[in-house]
Amino acid sequence: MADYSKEEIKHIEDKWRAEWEKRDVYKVKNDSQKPKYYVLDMFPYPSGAGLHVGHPLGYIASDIVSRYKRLKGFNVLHPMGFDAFGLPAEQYAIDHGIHPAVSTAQNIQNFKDQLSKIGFCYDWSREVQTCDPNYYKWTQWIFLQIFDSWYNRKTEKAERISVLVNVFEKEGNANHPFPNSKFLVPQTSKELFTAAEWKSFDKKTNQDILMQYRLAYLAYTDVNWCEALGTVLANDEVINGVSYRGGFPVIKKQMRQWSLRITEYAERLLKGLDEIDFSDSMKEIQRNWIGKSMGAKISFQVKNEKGEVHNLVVFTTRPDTIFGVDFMVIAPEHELVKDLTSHAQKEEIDAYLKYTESRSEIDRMAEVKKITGAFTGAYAINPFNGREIPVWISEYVLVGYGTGAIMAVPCGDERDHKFAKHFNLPITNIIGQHYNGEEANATKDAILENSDFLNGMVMHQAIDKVILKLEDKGIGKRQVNYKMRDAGWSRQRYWGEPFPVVYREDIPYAMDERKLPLTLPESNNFKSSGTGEGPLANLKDWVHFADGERRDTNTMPTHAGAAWYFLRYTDPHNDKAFADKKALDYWGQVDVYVGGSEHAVAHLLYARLWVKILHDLGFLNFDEPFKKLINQGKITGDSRFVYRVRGTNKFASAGLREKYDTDPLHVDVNIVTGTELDTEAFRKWKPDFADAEFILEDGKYICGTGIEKMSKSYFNVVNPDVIIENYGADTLRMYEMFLGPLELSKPWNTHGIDGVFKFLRRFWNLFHDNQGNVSVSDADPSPEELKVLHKTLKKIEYDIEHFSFNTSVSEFMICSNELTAMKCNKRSILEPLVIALSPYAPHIAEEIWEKLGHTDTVLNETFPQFDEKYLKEDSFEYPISINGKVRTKMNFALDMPKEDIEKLVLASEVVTKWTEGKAPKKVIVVQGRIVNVVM
RNA sequence: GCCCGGGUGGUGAAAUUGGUAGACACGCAGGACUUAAAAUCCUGUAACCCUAAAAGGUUGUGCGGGUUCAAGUCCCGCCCCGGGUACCA
Repeated sequence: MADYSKEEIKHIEDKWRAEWEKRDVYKVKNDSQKPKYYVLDMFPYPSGAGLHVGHPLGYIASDIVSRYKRLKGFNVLHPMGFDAFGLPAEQYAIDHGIHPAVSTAQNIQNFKDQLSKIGFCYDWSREVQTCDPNYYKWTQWIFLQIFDSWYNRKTEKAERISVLVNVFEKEGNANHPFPNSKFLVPQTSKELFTAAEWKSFDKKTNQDILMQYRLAYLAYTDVNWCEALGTVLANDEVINGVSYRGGFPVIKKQMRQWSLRITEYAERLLKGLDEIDFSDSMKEIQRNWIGKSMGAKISFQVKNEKGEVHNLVVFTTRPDTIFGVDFMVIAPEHELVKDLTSHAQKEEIDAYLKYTESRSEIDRMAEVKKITGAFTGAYAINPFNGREIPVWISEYVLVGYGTGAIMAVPCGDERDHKFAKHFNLPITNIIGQHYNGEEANATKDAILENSDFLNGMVMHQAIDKVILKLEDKGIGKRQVNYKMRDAGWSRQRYWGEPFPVVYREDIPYAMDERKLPLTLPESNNFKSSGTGEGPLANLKDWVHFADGERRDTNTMPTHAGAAWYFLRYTDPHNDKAFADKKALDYWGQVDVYVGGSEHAVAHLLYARLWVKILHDLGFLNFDEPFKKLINQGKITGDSRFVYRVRGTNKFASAGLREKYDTDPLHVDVNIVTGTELDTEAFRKWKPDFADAEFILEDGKYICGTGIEKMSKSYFNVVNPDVIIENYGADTLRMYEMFLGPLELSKPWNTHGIDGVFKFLRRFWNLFHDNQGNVSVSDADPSPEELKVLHKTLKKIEYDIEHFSFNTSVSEFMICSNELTAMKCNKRSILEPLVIALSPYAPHIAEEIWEKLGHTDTVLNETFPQFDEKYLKEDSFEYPISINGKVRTKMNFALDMPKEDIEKLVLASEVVTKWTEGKAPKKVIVVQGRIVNVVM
């Protein structure tokens, strides 16, 4: 007697997990005649908190796809690993004295235990851990390849530094000027150097120049320094001027840092988006982050009071507004500020500079609306009409973007307009009625006025005309700008990959590749030195390991290990290369990548960048890592609150709390049923509450509710182990899919889980008689049964191919309801359904499969192909509408000609009643099986 | 502010892309079995009107217009919610 009971489920699931492991069924080979399919999950950071029900959502979806594709005849790569370097482990070490390596290993084990209970088909033999020296050896190796590369703008790809050196020796840098146009050759202070000069420079100068081209480079840069964390943060780790973790203040600080020259790839990263299947919002986020804008660079002559003439270059997207320029604004940090400031204005400018220097990043962000600035005393000349334009400085112009200077057009730009109003500067109107004198209007559709040779032109047409004229006169040119900055790649942390470089006379050289990995030295001192150097600086012997040689004290960010892990899975044990070329060619791009949208900018951009570089250098034959990306939604927590009357140990029920002065407290969701608190369990929950008293409503204590992030500190975490304990992994898997569309964020609740569980039991019962014995019939199926089967198969296939898992769960339910009603126990109907169900509920499927007499696992079956012929019907019930409203239904043979249907419809009593005998204007019959009579 | 995405019963949600809106599930109500409860099964369940009941009717996919024989789906204008981003010239 085998009922689908709690005990039986546990037995089945344990049995099959052991069986899968014993038979090694998930091991994937790199050589196969089958077509490949690569399904990837974003590997998790193994946090100490373990898995909650939100984590498996994406993993379940990818597991279903993997199993389905396997049944469809693909060789499926579906690996898992751990993003194991990172700050939390280091913080934990500082707080608890446990080495990151130890806590990380424990956490990983805990994650694997939890994951294994859900029945995923991972090939664990391919597991990678980014903190494993055998893995980060290759992270360091790839970093060295990037260090040894530059971006050739002519060929639009990365090339080796040796190629660049050859070029310099032959022709200097005339054809390949510095990527950062602000950099000047140290000895000559010019932008260009000749071959002869290159050869005459000393070694340090040569290296300094090459550093300006390397794709991984060292430079003094403004970094986000967080005093509290003692480390530098990436732009995307800073939110509104405070750290992403902890919310500590962040200020700008100059440090010598490694960066990746991702800006060189801005255009390719942008274009690549067109070829890959990411959601619109994901692409949009990346596009915004890259922030391309097209316009022109325009050079203005500026005269200071001494009569010296300087060139002030601005970037604008609106060269058409050139005659509306009423003033210029340059950033306070702009190099010309000193030269332009007149004697009379010096005091004011100095005061303003002092003010801006004193302002932290947070102040600036907090007071974006505040208008400040100072006049330099110098005037620029409009190159087209010679008009004199005052030059101001203001912090609303940023040094880091464009040229750090703008031409201000108050009638067309909101910020310029406010600035002009605030300082009482005259405003030239070039857009006629479009400008109302009150606010700027950024339209491109106005007809230009007061604009010399542009008068009468529509603005968006004038843009090109001005650029051509600027280029003609040699005072400007077409220019593209990107918001994206190079990626800071140094972290002042211990628990990360050390940089595989050696400094001699302060010049970094790549380590000998044969000596990799440069292992992370043993240490128990994880505190940063506080000067900006990380914990590795404390290890003097390691840093100064030889005379005149020094190591880098920084480590790489976690993005480094994550930027290529999907490549390693193809050949994870290779010690000769990061992966064998044949394996890389075979597996190629990731076909489906499932993960959270919070990685939209950082991880996904860096992974795309590394793949593009490796592609350019000849290691990969594809230059986008992920063909398709699915962002699963977040599962949020559904928190419960109790209301403590202030100063007492009394708790008021939610409906009564208004009557008292109360403070809400989070209460463990596990001792609340719905919204009703288990008061006894509450008293036992924490010693503080042992003698709690309750003010009840209707004899119950009702809790308040709130949707929040799932977090230990909110006591709203639901552990999947608990669900598995009560319902089994198959129910958990199907329920998480049933909750709603994968991409949607939703609060966790178990309201509907019984429905899913009941379905599995009913499905189980289809194969069993009322004594619980397996009982299937070998009789031939009826047309109705065949129709149910093939309808379901068709729908399930469509749903999985479209990542619409919630609807397939419904489809299984409908199918099982219909078969139950038909009392169908035919083997020929039920067997294909077991195979189709196996991606969703693998344990129960295996068990039934075995009971049906099969010795091989269901994994080696083929997904049953539906056949349209069983879905065909002889006749169909057409809804008949009159003027668009359905009034009746009629049956027609499928092959009946339209004209006959029309005749029959018009003859019908219901129709004549509605038409009152009048002739209709027309009758519409379409294949959508719709008949509409139009009166 | 700007850029995306969305708004459908008491709830989670379907709707094969312009063709019977609300599938499926939860919840709720009623019933069967039971001494009783739990479990299980069956029936009903958008709102309103009419009806003893059946049948029937009207209104309904955030709001207001429009296109169409036909609109949750397409177009125009608003309102609200979620996400991204923000002196980026």
